[in-house]
Amino acid sequence: MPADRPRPGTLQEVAAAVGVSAKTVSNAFSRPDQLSAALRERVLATARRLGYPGPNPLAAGLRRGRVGAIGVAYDNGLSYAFDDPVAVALLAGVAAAAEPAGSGLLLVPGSADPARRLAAVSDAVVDGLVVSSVGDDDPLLAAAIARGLPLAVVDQPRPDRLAALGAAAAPWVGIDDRAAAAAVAAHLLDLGHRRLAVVSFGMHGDPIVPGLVDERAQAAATYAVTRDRLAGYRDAAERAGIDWASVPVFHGGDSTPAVGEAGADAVLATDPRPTALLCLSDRLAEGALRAAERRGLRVPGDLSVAGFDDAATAAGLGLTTVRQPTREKGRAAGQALLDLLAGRPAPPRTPLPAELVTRTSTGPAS
Amino acid sequence: MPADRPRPGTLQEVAAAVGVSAKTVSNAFSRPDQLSAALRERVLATARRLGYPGPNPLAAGLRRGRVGAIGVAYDNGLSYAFDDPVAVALLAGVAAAAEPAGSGLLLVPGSADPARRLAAVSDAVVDGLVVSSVGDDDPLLAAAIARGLPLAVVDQPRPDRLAALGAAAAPWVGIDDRAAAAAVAAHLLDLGHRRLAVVSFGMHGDPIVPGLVDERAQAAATYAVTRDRLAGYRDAAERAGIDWASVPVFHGGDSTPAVGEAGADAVLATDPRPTALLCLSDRLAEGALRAAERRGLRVPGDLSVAGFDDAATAAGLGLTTVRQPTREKGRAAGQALLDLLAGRPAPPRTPLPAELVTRTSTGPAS
DNA sequence: ACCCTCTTCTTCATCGATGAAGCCCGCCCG
DNA sequence: CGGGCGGGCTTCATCGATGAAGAAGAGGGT
Repeated sequence: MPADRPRPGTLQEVAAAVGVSAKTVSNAFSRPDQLSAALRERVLATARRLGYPGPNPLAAGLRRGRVGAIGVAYDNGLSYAFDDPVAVALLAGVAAAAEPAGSGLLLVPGSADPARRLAAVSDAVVDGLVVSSVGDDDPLLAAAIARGLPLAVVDQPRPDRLAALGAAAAPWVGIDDRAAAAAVAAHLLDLGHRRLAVVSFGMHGDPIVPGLVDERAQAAATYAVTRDRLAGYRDAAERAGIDWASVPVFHGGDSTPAVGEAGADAVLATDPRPTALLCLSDRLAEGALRAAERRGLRVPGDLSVAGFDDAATAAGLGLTTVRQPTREKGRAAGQALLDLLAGRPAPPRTPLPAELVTRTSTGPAS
Repeated sequence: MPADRPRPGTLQEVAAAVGVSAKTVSNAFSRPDQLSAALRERVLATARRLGYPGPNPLAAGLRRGRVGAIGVAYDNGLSYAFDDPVAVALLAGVAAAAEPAGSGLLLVPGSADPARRLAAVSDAVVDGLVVSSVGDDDPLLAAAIARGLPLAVVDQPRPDRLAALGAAAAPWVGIDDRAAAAAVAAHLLDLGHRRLAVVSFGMHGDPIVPGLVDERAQAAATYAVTRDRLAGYRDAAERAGIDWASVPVFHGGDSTPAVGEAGADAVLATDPRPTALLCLSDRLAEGALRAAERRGLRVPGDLSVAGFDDAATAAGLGLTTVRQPTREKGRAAGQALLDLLAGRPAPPRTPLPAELVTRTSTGPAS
């Protein structure tokens, strides 16, 4: 049997007990300046006596048109998010914006099933949504736009794509992934590497068959971040006179060490063997380092490995990577959304800075 | 100006356009078995054409009496929670329960101000609440109970306290803190240590003046976890014939390395100098290790340090600690709450297991 | 031919509050 | 002494949906 808890009682009941109108009781709780202090005290005392806990937030929210919470929808469900330090940092940032504003943070449940992802967004009781790392064609995006939910976007989809979907102008926060990726690749090329390989996380929201993918597939990625980073690597490679078609690109699923390890195995099995691995995230790079160790390859002597993000773990691993202000991205997106909701002008879409951080996992080509 | 987004439209508008009753449109979305497939298709098509995004979740929630989200209220605001790996693990656990159930997870904003904490709980739009590590007299607890919100509690308050507050029977998840603490202390005593000291995090929700605290203050802690762990240390100490009054107990605020460092400094300055430090968390222990290093004390040669939790970082630090299933605590609490909401019998309150993990930060007394 | 049961849709009441506007009265001012 | 003003409360309509119960017609059994 469902827990049969006592019904909390309503505004009208308190009103009847005090002998005033319901509106006055409402004001006693929400707008103290609208009634005399004496009456207010009388109302509150009666409410206490009756065990009335204050206006039902749901009903108030319906009437007011706002509920005091913003949502976060993340491409890869919650379970995954909490395992990835970069995702946690992003959430921490959003929370840092929401909390001082007194706003709750609703984590929208994810699912492998697009229909459930869509439903989760349709049913989310929020005033606005921070959308992070969502594929260009993800139905959850369409659902959010259809609801007319104010949005703030982190990383992807890109602003142009959002506009194409008919979304109202939404703040966007991210870095210049293409340029940043080009910078890491250039770093390796400068070190004399000629045989590069790439280990990438998901390019799209559909089920993924891990393996090497060709240029056409790369360009067709619906995940803009993936697409742009690959394009950045390519920019640098071609500037150095390298034929991109000769560069093995492994496409795995999630951004996890396990996928990174599998990806490294796959590209290291190609001939000629790459001397440098470009990984799209530090977690992938972590796995790649494991694969190298398992194969007895010294890093950076036999193999250079570069990551992306500068996650908390990167320094400990000596990982060369791109530092991006993950927490700040979350904070900025959260703040922009709250500004939007408050009718304050939302900040412009300035890409945040990213910088190459060289450590010991990369060195001269042998 | 507030973003003037288009109003999404209502059920009745769709109903009028199709020429059926509002209830039928409602059924088309929520109860497909209640109308013919043909009509349902017609309704959905019209809804699409009008840009109607489906029933307003807020209104539906009001009428139905449930909104499809559970809340998490945490003693120390969100910003802090995301910085503490143990808190993140707990959240990960709750999320792991909520997500497959399709339930959202609302993080209730915290605040140093009790009134705001209370308001945050009063205003939370949720079906139930997971309450974690909240002081016995925290107003947020009273607010949750007054609302009649179904609750699941992690760690504290203890079940007896909840009952005393008049809460309906609520599932409780935790470990036997007193026994676990006694086990670590016994470990150090077995190693021959006679001069113990304790570094503790908060004992109550009021503003804290860091410093040493006496037995009376210890027993008066409104944080049951703190109280019980201290009692456990004491149990072991007294069994070993040590006068508890001679054991310096430092009381800091948050469970952070900085507090741990300050606490270690404080207790190491007492005479005779302690040879073993009992820290109430691994994060505190982390700071204690830093303090030891700064003072040139070798661990465990000159000083043994023990933590609590077995956080992810503990193994790397070689920290002797108590392992408790943090993530599982979150999962169990989340699941118990969802069971409660679904009218399924909630599981009994079996304390989860905890075990001593000895590593290199503790050794024989010199 | 009659009664019963389903399916399919409708009507009615209700979930619990709040914005906008209005009314009444006392007070200040010219 | 009349008019304007603001404080303090009330009235009215409404936010957007869904549960419960019921009506109309279709089919099935006897």
